[in-house]
Amino acid sequence: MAKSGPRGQSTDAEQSRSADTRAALVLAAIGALREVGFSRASAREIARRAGCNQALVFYHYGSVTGLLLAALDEVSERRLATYRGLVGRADSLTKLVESARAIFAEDLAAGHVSVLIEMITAAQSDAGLGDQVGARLAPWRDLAESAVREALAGSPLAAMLPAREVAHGIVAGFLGLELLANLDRDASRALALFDRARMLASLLDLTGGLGLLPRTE
Amino acid sequence: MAKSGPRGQSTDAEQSRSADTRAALVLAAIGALREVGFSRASAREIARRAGCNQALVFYHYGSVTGLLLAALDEVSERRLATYRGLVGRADSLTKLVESARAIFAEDLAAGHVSVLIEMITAAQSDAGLGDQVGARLAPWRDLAESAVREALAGSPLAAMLPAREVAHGIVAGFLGLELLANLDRDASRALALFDRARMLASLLDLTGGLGLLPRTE
DNA sequence: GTCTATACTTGGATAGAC
DNA sequence: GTCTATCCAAGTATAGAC
Repeated sequence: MAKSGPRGQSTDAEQSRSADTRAALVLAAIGALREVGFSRASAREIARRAGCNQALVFYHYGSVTGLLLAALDEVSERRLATYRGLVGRADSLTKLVESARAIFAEDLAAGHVSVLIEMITAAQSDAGLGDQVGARLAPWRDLAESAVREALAGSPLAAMLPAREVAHGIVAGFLGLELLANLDRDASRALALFDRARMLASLLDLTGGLGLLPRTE
Repeated sequence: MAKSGPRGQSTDAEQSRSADTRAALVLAAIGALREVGFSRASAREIARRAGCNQALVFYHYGSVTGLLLAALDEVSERRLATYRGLVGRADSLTKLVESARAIFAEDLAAGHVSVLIEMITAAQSDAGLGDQVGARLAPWRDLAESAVREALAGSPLAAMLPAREVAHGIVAGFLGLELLANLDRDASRALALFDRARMLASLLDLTGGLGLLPRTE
């Protein structure tokens, strides 16, 4: 962990209480980002949710932004741990799309990607934050890339669909679909799209790629 | 236009000056959304950019949010006018992807989609704003839909790719790619993806759809 | 219509008691 | 480590002079 408290010395009981406070603040920060957004995720708002004092945000994390980045770390780690297993088993395009659909639905319900999007958007107008958020996005991109690589292994499509490029598109697609689903308060359009993609994927899996069917005209 | 000023009576000169002020405020609001984001797009920040007094924001638009919505309207209208012509001429998947790439590049440079994303994100934590932003997003979705419809007209792919669903995916993809390109301060990944899509599109255009090529194993 | 001045609120951050 | 108290900066919004 990057942060272990501003001071070095403390008893076991104090350490434990400190750890509890820090955990509560991080959870509260995640909730605040999801429910009221970056612009209203103030130290006071977060402390109220955590049931502690506003000053502790600065004591433990130095600044509100510091705490919000810790919240993004937490979400990122939890999510990667859960999903690595899921996509590790996808050895075809069809299964990859099925995994993607499941992940999208769970993310939307849990609000994971909302947290990420809030931070990405906030970073647009703050170069320093941009680098930090970008670094925390890398593992998600890597996960998508290895999933694509695995799903395309041995398929003639691999030559036409470089994993890095496709992974970038997948991450972008997730972000955009989440943005729209939250705005509409309706995920059905996104889910329908996943279903459609699944159909096409199984077609590609069966035929082994794009065939060169002669025109029928 | 929805707003014509809080009062009814004024001389021509006053109307003209008022219109100038309103236009300056809208332009300044667009710039503020792009450069410092929703959370810092305050009445004072916008008025400073417009070279006028902070109180005029409230006089002309009632609230900061009212002005920001007017800014979104302006961007939406300008953008639609420009791009309707572009996609109207796309009668194949290849040309559709080419149009999409051109639009993406221009949007990114001009910051149009940044404005939209700022408002969408802000709307996540404000239900009232959500409806207003959603309504302003509809024309963009419609534009994408009619473009897809036109590009697929007469193609066997049309049956497999319903225009409404695909359009939703396209809008989501634009938003996500823009989000990532701004974060990375680098559009090359997105542009590479468009190039890849163009290649696949021309393949589909040539073969007339997904062929059922027998497996070679 | 536009300005100045101001009332009121909220937020970041720190000092110092406990 | 945690709290109370406080300072200061910035924001929304309105009243009233010009």
